[in-house]
Amino acid sequence: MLEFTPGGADTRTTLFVEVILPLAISGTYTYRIPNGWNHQVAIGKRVIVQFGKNKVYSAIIHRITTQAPERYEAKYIIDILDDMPIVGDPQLQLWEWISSYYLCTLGEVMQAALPAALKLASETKIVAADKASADRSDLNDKEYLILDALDISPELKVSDVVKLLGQKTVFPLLKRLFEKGLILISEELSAKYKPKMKTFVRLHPDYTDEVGRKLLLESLNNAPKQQDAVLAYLQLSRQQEEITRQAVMEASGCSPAIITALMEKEIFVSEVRAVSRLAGEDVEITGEFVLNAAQETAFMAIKDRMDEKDVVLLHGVTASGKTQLYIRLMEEVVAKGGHVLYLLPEIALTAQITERLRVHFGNKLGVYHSRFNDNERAEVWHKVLKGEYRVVVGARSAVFLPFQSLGLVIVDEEHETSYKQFDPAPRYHARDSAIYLAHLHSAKVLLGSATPSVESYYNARSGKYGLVTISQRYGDAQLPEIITVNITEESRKDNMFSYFSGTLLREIEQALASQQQVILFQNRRGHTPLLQCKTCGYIAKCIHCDVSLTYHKSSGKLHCHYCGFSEDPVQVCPACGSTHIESKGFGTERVEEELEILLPDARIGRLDLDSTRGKHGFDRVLTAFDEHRYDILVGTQMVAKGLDFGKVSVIGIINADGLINYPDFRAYERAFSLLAQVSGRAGRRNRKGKVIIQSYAPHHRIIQQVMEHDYEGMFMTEVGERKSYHYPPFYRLFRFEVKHKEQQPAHDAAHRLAALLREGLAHRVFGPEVPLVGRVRNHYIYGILVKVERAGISVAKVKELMKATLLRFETNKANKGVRVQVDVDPY
DNA sequence: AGAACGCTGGGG
DNA sequence: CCCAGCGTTCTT
Repeated sequence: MLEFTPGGADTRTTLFVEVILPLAISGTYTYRIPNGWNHQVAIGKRVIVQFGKNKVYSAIIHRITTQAPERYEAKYIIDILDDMPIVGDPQLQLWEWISSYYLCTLGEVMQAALPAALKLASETKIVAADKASADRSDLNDKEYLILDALDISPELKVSDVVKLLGQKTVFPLLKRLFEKGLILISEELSAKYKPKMKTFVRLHPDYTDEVGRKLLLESLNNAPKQQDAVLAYLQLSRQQEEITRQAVMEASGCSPAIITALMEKEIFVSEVRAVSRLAGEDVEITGEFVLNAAQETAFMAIKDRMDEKDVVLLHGVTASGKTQLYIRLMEEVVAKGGHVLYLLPEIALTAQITERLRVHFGNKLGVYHSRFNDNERAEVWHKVLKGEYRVVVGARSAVFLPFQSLGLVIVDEEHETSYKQFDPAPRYHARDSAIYLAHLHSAKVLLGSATPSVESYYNARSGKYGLVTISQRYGDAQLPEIITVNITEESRKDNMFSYFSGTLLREIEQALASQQQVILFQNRRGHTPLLQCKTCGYIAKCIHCDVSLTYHKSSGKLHCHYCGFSEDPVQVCPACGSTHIESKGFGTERVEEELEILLPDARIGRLDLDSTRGKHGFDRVLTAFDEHRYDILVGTQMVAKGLDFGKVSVIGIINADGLINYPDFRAYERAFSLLAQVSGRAGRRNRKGKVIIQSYAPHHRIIQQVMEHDYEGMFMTEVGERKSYHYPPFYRLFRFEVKHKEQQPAHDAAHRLAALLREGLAHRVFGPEVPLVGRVRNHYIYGILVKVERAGISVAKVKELMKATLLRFETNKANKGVRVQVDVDPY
């Protein structure tokens, strides 16, 4: 279908291909197809091309033409990697849309889209030349060092030489060695994707019947180990069809030599085969359930709205059973032969949810997220390509999977800000990209959330999207009772115990006494976020960034949450020598520590970025809590992500003020959403839960709205504010970031850029301003915000203008060394 | 992205 | 004068 047939497949026509390289360069590059390969050329296949002097990359064919480039001689492609295209038309169209909408290159989109194992790049290898012909006279120290290293290891990478010599520039040196005939320099392209191979054993056909088996075992009477192995095999063969060599060894406890001996005697026959890394997909499909009345009504309403609108927003309170609705919808689409993409925020993609979907879709369900390794992701990619998966559940990057006929896209927790990629480019929003993707497939989109984003809800209310609401929790569960505690007052009454009010502590104790569980929420990780000298006011700061260092008890060190820098904590103030170091603020580690003192018998677990490292870290902590091996779970916003726990009756928000008071137009919306989502973890099934919100300002509008479960009220006030202060959904936002390693040049360049932008956009340009953190990784940052009204102005024109402005900015010599980044819809 | 080229400044 | 480092340019 994608095969190129130029005017009737003339094999003598010379073809050229425009390819996308996996690099941050604009435009495509044209290569020539060698004679005789014409019939293999197709859009979406990978080709190997040389780019620059030595480097070799795998690129994607984007266009095919018979027109030779005029200004240069095109190089030949080196190879065609694929028999079938690995990306289809819809994917390439999505790439182009992202590239133009988010102002980045196609190569950057390709980088984000393809799993690493499908992107090949060559690596320069240095090997020793044939020793006989080598002239080893008059070498300097460095050259000796390299040759010595080559005597020990047969090949070196350029980075090895850099490390060896302790200098950055090594190429001239290597070139000289090459010219002297002492080394060879080669470009090695290795296929990254390697199928996982396993050795299976089978009994030789002679021994498969009763008689043969008996004779065989008797014949092995004086080889007891071999007899054991055969017995183990027979045992295993009763439960499973295919038996690996490994399994026989493990079951019998014998060594590889025994298996080898049996193979030499032709008792065992072995076979090496590629197996899937995606184990545990073959699950019996058992998931039968009935929707309750509220769900049934919502289900019909969604289908109704989808008749008129391409996008429907499902606004369902926490624990209203949205997942079951999704499953029903997916089943319908799958039954009609369509494919489904089910997007979730990374953190919500737990074993819990995948298991739940697995019982409905068995091996027709694919899973795709960042905790999968490169090879596993490549396998998922291929299975989607072949159409083996009907449903794929995945995080942000799953929008790039090579779907051929999507019928439905579900974006769960659509308000989640982690759907937006911040760094590196492409800075795309997965929800918005998914809507475009669905449009390409003429598929429907369902956005789901208990606290929709203001812009999605606005779109639903204004009729652009369909809207369906469920206001009843599943199984008659009631919404939790929310109580606020005024920290100022409690302190005055001497009713605060460390960070916990008497009220909260009492509720925790009661919950534990009745075998219930508790979740405590503190949106800050680490132990102490700020260490300050009491005498002179010195603050421990990162040496690379303008942020205070956080003390982490688990590592015993101070850490920078921006660049990863860490150092030993200061005992003595480096500025004045005082030993009075004060800790200000507290994170999850500190909450956990204080709680251990107050409630020594409670079993406390912690759920934050630090306690969930590793492939299964997150699921490990969750499972432990689910199995009631912890009574209390202390965590950051991770605890809010759609987890179902039956025994949680009390939720404590240790300090709500930190969420509300920060300078961002979405701070209130996000605070509402987080507090509502966290509160929603309380009191599922039959018990009414309690939420205690501690705050210095409990009368704050947002806290009141959370208490009253008043999403609508929050939305109305927010929309009013957004309209009067020119924010989305009424205005589009663009954020420019200007970076330089020195402050003054960064400042000056930012002002020049703002001036250039004002030439075309006038009053729509704000700044430059120093952001909250003005220096990260030794680079000074200035931000420029552009607000463009949605009505009566063409986005495409605005973007053209911005592109042209950036080009003008970059060609000005005064701006050398300055890096500019654009973020479209920076929220 | 990465390699080549040209300029600069340090060490001898 | 040589060489490392840095910024700039170009790659099809």
